[in-house]
Amino acid sequence: MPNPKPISKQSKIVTNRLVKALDSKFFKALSDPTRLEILKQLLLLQRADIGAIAARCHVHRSVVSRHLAIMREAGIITMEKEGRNSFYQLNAVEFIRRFEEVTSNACALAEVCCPWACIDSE
Amino acid sequence: MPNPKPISKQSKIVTNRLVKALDSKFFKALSDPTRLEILKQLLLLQRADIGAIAARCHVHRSVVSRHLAIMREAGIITMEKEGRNSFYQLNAVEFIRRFEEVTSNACALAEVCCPWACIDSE
DNA sequence: ATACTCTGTGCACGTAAATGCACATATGCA
DNA sequence: TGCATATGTGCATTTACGTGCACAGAGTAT
Repeated sequence: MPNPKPISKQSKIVTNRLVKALDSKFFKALSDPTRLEILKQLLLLQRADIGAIAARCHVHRSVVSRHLAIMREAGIITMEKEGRNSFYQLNAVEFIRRFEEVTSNACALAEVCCPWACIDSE
Repeated sequence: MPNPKPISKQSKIVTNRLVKALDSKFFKALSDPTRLEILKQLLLLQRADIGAIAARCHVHRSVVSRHLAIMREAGIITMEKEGRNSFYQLNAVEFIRRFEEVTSNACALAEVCCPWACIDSE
């Protein structure tokens, strides 16, 4: 008896919305440990160029450059050129929007099966 | 001048919390298109075994089994054995908790630089 | 007991990704 | 102009990952 209760229309709608919010490319950009370490250093520095980040990681500058490009294409970070330097920083608006979208849709889906799963952000 | 403003204590605390919430293993489990498709079918079915999911995807049963194991180890789904069948379903509590953790910490971090980035979940 | 079903796992294969080096380009400084 | 620095990109290598097949183990039904 895999589905004891019939799936409601509202549940299907919310499910499809949640499914739509799950973007493999976005999560892939966050799936590599080295890339995540680079992002973490960037968060701690708030705003930094490749050299400053590479100095805190154990990988080549070119690797940092590539990882930053991947996260930039995924909409996670932004880049601004200043002279010969490229300064990167978190794209907070887009980053939060993506997570907020998944969270809210997952909460809406959970309301029909387990309302206690969704806690309000304080 | 990469950091024009000094970083506040509170900002550092929130940043470290956000950094801690970023788990590559969790995101890696959501990074593969096929794996996401399997998760989609599971969400639509609410609760299903491998055969039911494989019937809706274009991959081998063994592939579905592996992908479900990966998402299970990442805490995204749960499994219950009933006889010779293994029924899977979304671990809504853990799934929402992970996203909520990232969202709330990212919002707290954004409050110092771009308060408009964080919208309240409706 | 026998046959059937469901599941998970070695195994091999092919593809995608990460890494480091070298180099070209662009910018800034003397 | 000449030199140094920062960045990004081909290139080759290595590693990781996804996929399908075959098979073994567990469970069910006849």
